[in-house]
Amino acid sequence: MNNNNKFSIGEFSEKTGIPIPTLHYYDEIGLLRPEKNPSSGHRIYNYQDIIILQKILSLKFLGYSLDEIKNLLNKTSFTVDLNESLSLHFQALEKEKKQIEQSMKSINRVIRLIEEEGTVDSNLIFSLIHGMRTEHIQEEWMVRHKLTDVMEELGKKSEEDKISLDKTFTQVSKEVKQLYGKPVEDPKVQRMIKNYIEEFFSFLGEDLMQKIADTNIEGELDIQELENMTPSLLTEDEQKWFNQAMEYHIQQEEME
Amino acid sequence: MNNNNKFSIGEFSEKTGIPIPTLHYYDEIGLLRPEKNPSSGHRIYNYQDIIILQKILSLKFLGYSLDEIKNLLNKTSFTVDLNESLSLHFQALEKEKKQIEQSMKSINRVIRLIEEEGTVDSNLIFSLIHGMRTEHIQEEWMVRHKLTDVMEELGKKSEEDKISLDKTFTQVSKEVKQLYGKPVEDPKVQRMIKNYIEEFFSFLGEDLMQKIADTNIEGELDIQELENMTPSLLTEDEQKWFNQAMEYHIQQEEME
DNA sequence: CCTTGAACCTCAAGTTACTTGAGGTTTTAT
DNA sequence: ATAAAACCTCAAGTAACTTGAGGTTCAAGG
Repeated sequence: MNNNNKFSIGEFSEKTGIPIPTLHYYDEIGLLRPEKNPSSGHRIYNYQDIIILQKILSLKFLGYSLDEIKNLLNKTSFTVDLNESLSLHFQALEKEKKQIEQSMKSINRVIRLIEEEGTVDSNLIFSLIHGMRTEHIQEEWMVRHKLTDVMEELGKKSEEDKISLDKTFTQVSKEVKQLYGKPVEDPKVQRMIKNYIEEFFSFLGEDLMQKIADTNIEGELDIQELENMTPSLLTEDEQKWFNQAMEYHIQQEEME
Repeated sequence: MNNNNKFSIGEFSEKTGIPIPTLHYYDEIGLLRPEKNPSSGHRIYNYQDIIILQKILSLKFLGYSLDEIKNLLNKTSFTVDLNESLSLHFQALEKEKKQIEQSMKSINRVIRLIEEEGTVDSNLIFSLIHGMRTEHIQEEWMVRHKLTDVMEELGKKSEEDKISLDKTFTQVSKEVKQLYGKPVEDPKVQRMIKNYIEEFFSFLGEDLMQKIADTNIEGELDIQELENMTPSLLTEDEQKWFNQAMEYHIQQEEME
């Protein structure tokens, strides 16, 4: 088919980069109907068809469905009607973009953690991702409890700082699992707790810690709710033991 | 079902925000199988199921398919194996993000154009989008013809400048369609041409224009190819007429 | 205890934008 | 003339749900 204005489906596919089955499909749904050789049934594409295909690809690029494209293709001019649909698409894309950025950050943190730790408890990973995924919910919660300044400060922390906090959490959860069962006053346990508190302090800074501590949380119930939906690093028992060790540590400090 | 550790599918759906049919579906494909009341067949979800669902959502957030998730769910720890797959996902997301950013820019330009012009010839829109969609191809073309510095300069132009160039193109194509048929030496026609050249000059700057003009393009064929794939603003005849008017204008200038 | 409406069940089919495959015909090159 | 390559149609598969029909179970009011 070497007339230079007519192409077989293979040549057309080659030229445009669109696979043959897809062209078949577009023909079938009436989106791009080339001429056909009446005896053999073979499709014959021409330059005009290239233009139409380019239009189709352009509209797909903007995010339209093939069905919408079928309707738009016949229009010779785009007016203010279109404007609205474009704006909608724009907003949808914006949202999608944010989603993707979040995901990329999350993945990055997980990658870094695995790289530096070798093996990581899957629950930690899940609670990490969960945290990022539901960042907006947490923010809302903070706003509700008038902790907007805390939120702002947290927002300023670099990704690096967050990663190093992730590492602390991994370490701690590993140690807890090792030390679990020992009496809470065991010096090893107390060292671990001390270490944990210090790291956390140095991340948040003293005044932020104070602010959080000062916040009297009325609706304890919804924290519980929230917690129930978060994959936890520790089993229920480990968590209890950890809390006891923490209590003990604070008491000791106060006695000094 | 008001035992506070067991939920009906409705309650569970409410709590997690996942629609009931989706939960049915997850049950069917074995992703999240809650207990069932053996006599009625009603599903009974508990807190553990919330955690599992959160894990599923987390992995979806990272971009895994439900099938992959099914396999990942049982793993208790994530090791370096996972690292590779995460990196892959990261790259995929990066690409997707770029795509979206491109689309957003395109839509923005189209919106602006429609806003300011009211009605726009659909071919203009298509050639605009086409241009953005195939930016990388054009870049490649420029690199091949050693026009990297031109490319760089173009990259520096602000979106605003590009939009105003879009407007020039619209205006010109409208005027061409109005004036088409008049002799090329008609003063109106020549004014239009002059105007067009000036606008184009002021966008590119004189030295860039010169560089482009100096480039001796060996492979004229592939320009032709490229052009055949671009929706054109003008019909073939209009384009010819425009080129003639342009020739005439340049001749006149040279005579002075 | 009965009824009634809401909530639940299963199973089948539809959705989007393709992709894959089987089985057969036409074209093209030698 | 023949064999390989390219093409055809029609059917079915894919992911991740959504929609719908037709029937059962639960919870509350009378």
